[in-house]
Amino acid sequence: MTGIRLYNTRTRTKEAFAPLDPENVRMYVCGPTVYDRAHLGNARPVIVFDVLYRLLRHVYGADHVTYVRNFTDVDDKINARAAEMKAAGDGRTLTAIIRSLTDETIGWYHADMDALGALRPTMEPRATDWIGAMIAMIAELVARGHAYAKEGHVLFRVRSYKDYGRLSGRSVDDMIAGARVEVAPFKEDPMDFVLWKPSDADLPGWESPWGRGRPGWHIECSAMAHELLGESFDIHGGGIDLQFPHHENEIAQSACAHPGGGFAKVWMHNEMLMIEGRKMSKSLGNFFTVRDLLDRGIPGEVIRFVFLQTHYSKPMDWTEAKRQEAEKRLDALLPPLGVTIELGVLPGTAFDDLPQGMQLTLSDDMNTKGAIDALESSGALLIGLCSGQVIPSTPETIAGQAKRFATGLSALGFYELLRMRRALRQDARQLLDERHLDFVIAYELAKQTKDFSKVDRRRTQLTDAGVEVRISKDGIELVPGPNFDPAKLESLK
RNA sequence: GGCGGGUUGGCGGAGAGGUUACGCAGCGGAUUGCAAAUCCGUGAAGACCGGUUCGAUUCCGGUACCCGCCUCCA
Repeated sequence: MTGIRLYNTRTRTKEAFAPLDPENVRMYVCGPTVYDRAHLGNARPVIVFDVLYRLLRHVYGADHVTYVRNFTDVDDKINARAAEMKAAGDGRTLTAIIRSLTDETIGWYHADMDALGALRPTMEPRATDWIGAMIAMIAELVARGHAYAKEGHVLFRVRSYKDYGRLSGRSVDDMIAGARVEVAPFKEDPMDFVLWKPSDADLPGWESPWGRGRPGWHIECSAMAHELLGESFDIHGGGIDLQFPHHENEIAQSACAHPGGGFAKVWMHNEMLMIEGRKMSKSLGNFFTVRDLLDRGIPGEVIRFVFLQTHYSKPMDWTEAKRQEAEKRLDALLPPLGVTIELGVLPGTAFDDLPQGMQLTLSDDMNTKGAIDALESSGALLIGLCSGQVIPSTPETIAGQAKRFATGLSALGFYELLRMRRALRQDARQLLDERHLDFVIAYELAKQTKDFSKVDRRRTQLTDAGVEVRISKDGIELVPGPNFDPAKLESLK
């Protein structure tokens, strides 16, 4: 079996991945703060680590991988949003507003990420369900001298952890030199960060040894990872922007609270997303959510395909040209998918069920771009075998090749999405059947009268509705294209 | 200012110290009432300067430019 190699931000090298316990491979990924719809950038870690999750399941078995991704449902942005709603006349208590706001946002998040074909993680803890664990961890840090309480706050004493800054490659002194933050008077040292902060009556709060308050952001992930995955686990993932300070602080908290544990062995960071060459931001007017794209008729598989075309460690640019290319290349995967369906072949679960090229590329630090290329080759080979144009060099049966291809689709998260895409196309074909006869008659007539104006007009209408009109000596075909619009078709009469 | 990442053909984007990446687009041909689609074929690259080497797009150094983080943004 080919071993997986992953780039570890902590060591800055590509390493052979060896799980602490192959019976239970454990991964933690920082999830969203649930105050609004997920924007397109939020989708990147979801898709990247979904592919890793699928790969690990193939290698170690679906029941031997634990994937935890949290929901941060206590946060000042959420509080601010809730306060806005209350000010706007919402009669409920602040706590009730916050709860329904975060419930609703989590529902949106699930719907949007499902549409991108991401598997749900094994566990999705909500921060507010683990406040007790956070308080216990903070108390442990205070007891060990790594944290101190002052004016209702509890702060982490950064100078007490000698390895602080190792993950992000910064020294504490450099950071202070470049710091632009004004220092709160209750801090012993400018670098110290908040573990717990006081809440007044208007804010959500929990009773603690330091008074009523709420947790700081960083402690959430440390506490939940510890509770659900233990003192040591295999992989910790997230966006590169979280490397500092969030992940640095997580490491400091966890290492100091549990000196015996190693916390995460491998740190993985996905690079950022850009839109048409520029950073996505509200001020540039190029900010949009996953739902915006889906509503514009760009299906999840297209978004996924575009994302996987770029290695996770590189900045990724979302462009219209890539979207169109993705539509086209996904359509080319439908015929081989059709073969697997007609043969009744389903994706396999073993790593060896994957096409050879995908085994190599995916194992090599998740080269999803190379894996897509290998998937396309696999599909082309399947079609070649079916048509008899390719003579298998090995005694591989068509069914065997079909299984490889189906497994490949599944490993990249395309299998279910493309089945739906195919079904939509078939529905569309049925819609087109009646048009088809009309068109054939008009065409035959035109050939005799040499008056093609009517046919041309009809063809233009069909094309506008997203239908490809294919005329060849074998006959006439009406095929729904990527921009197929059934409503527009209906309106033609 | 500090730290980190990047720069490959029109676009996207890999691997490998010396042999065709690949995909999309383009171009040529077949086909066609004209197109589209399809099939066949095809040109095109490695930011800049220097070093190592018989030989570098691939290794090393420098320069330029781009991007991110240093502000509880994935």
